[in-house]
Amino acid sequence: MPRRFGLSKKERLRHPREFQLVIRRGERVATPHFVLFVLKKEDPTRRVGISVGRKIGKAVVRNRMKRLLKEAFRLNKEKLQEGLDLVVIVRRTEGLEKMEDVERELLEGLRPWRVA
RNA sequence: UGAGAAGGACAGGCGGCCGCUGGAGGGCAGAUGCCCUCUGGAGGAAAGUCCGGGCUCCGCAGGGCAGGGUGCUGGGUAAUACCCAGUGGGGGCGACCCCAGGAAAGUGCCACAGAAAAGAGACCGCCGGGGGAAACCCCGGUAAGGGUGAAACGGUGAGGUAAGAGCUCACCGCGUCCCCGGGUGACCGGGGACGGCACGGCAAACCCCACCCGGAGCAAGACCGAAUAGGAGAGCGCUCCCCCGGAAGGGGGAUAAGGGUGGCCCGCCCGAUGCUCUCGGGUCAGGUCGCUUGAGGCCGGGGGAAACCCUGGUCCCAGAGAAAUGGCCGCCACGCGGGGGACUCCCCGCGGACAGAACCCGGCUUAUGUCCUUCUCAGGAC
RNA sequence: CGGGGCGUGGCGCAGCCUGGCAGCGCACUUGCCUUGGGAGCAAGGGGUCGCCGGUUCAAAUCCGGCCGCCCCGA
Repeated sequence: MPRRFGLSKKERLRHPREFQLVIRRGERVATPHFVLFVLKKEDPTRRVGISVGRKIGKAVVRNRMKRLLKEAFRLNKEKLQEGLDLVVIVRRTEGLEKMEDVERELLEGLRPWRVA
């Protein structure tokens, strides 16, 4: 029985090559605050990588954004199809203080890959 | 009560569920893994990277020049530009705060204004003499007065004089030197001699003096594995000696070209089918270690005026790597707003700053919420 | 981690080393010229010199400390 809500290193993109691959080959979807890249692949895991550039804010702001996005992915990954890599690039953070805001916007952007 | 001055403390708490990550133990698989339990998991600034060290490497870092830094005195320290205590000067009614080598080594600068901006001089003026009818002009003396400026070559009084002037004198101020006393010292107190005053400001201008500084930085550095290439061009140099050996050859030494030693010079070191430069190609932002026990925290005892030091006991207290410390909820405190009820209670809503470790420490600086202590001044009441 | 540069009218820049007046081009306003516009000519307005302290009689300039932007090297 695999964990349903965990998010270990296995489910995260950890190398620049993986980020580059998803961004170059994946499908691109833009939302008000994010740019999402999704790449289908063979093995059934769902992995995520989050990128918050230096222009977004100070370290506290960037870390906060990453944590909220990680949490949103962790709680909702079961709703997605199997076998895909996701990269989230944060464009700006204005008006995104609450967890529920992040969750809603992420799910909205990932609508095409949700399980029926 | 208001306005201030100095210093200190904390960084909401408890619980539940879902997660992340380091360590220990156990289980499954036994090949990298997976699961369970216990336990640890951001800061006072983790920040800026402005100083100082530790640590690591660099062909041990020696001398001189250059360069950079610091700058009252004494102490503390691994070290400092930091800290403590003191000295002198300045600011403030005060609590307190701020500043700090040398301008009688040299060079330079001091706009405008002003006669003159640093060792020279005189615009107006004052005085004397001469000329002229007069206005005034010429020569000489003078630096008290006027005016300018941020700054004008001591101040007051008296004598003196044609008018004046430290020109002379008294007092005050100033400088240099000497003596006595106190202090480790910066310096302080007292006395004397000399100088009529020659010593304007700026060294965050060049500079002088004293002291300090080798260079890089955990992407340091060590190990393991994988991959690519054993390339092209240019420059310089291809010498001598010794040992082993029958020889092929091997070993050692001295040099050359050239290179290294932060820059330059010396010195030192490396250096023979060699060295250097350029081009081209390749390489994983691979893994493990470094990596957290340290000038360490806490509780005592002792020394010291303090910073701090000595000493006994006790504790182990973050170690990631697209980078862990998060999300949701409840309750209790706290603040603010509103309402009810009324004299200290209930309900609802909102809010909790600055900010996230990246090799580790000691400081500095900057950002920031709340609370506390001591002190000063002003007003009022008793 | 280490190093360098920039910040001055609306825009692009000089002035900073060697302290004293903030200047140049474009743009803007007004007038002339033109039938009108452009061009040209002549006048004119506009700057907390990124911010806060300090040195100095005097700071865009010198010295500290902050802030923002940009660029290198490992």
